[in-house]
Amino acid sequence: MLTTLNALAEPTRLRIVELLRSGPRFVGEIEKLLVLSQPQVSKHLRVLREAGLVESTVDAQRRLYELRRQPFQEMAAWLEGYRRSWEGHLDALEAHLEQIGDDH
Amino acid sequence: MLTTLNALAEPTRLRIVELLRSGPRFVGEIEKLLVLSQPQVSKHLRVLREAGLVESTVDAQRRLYELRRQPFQEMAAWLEGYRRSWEGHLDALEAHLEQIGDDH
DNA sequence: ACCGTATATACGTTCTTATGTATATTAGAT
DNA sequence: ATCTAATATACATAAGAACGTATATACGGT
Repeated sequence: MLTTLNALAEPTRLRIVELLRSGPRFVGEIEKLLVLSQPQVSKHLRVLREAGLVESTVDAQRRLYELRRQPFQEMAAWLEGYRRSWEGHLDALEAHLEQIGDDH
Repeated sequence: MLTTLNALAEPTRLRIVELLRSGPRFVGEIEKLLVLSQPQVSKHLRVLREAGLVESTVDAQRRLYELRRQPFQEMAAWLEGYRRSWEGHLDALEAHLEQIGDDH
């Protein structure tokens, strides 16, 4: 979870991810559409790749990058845990009192 | 979204958030349970507070911190957009082709 | 009024990370 | 074989953020 969050918590990388949401892109496309330097794109894609957020396929000299579903599903599942903590109708204060015991 | 992700993308802060998932806590409780220095806790709580992830209520000299629902709901909604991109049955490649036009 | 407790802030230092520039690598075309 | 296009990497630099130590602030109890 941390590596996923970390990869997304950078403005340029989040922009790249949001762009890839519309479909796979070549490095050069990302570079032009987001007005970034080429090494900048490659570097960020590397971080995203190592975090498992994107994967690339080779097409001649070009590489097509696309999002991977898994980390997004995992984030959703993680958030689901928080949602349940709340929709369980005990609000945060009640949960706290419950946790430290009734005798308080 | 960026500020939320940024606040969560730090190991100590994520630990604090995960702890608060079980209910509100005083600063001193967080300090002891997670074995952190007091200023460290205050600083991270400030970041979380300014990102809207937690809010505090005063109890004498102590401050009770608890999670706010909104940013988590927003993250879930954001992820929902990704899920729809995929469950819409066009896989990533199809979406790409669709985007650049049928005449390709 | 004074003291202790709880939390926040200031400041300096260190570490991490993003960026730019230059260069390496890989593949296709000629 | 050479040249060009596309992408990745290396290295130096700069900017941001986390941490520790010290100090300030606020509040209750005595």
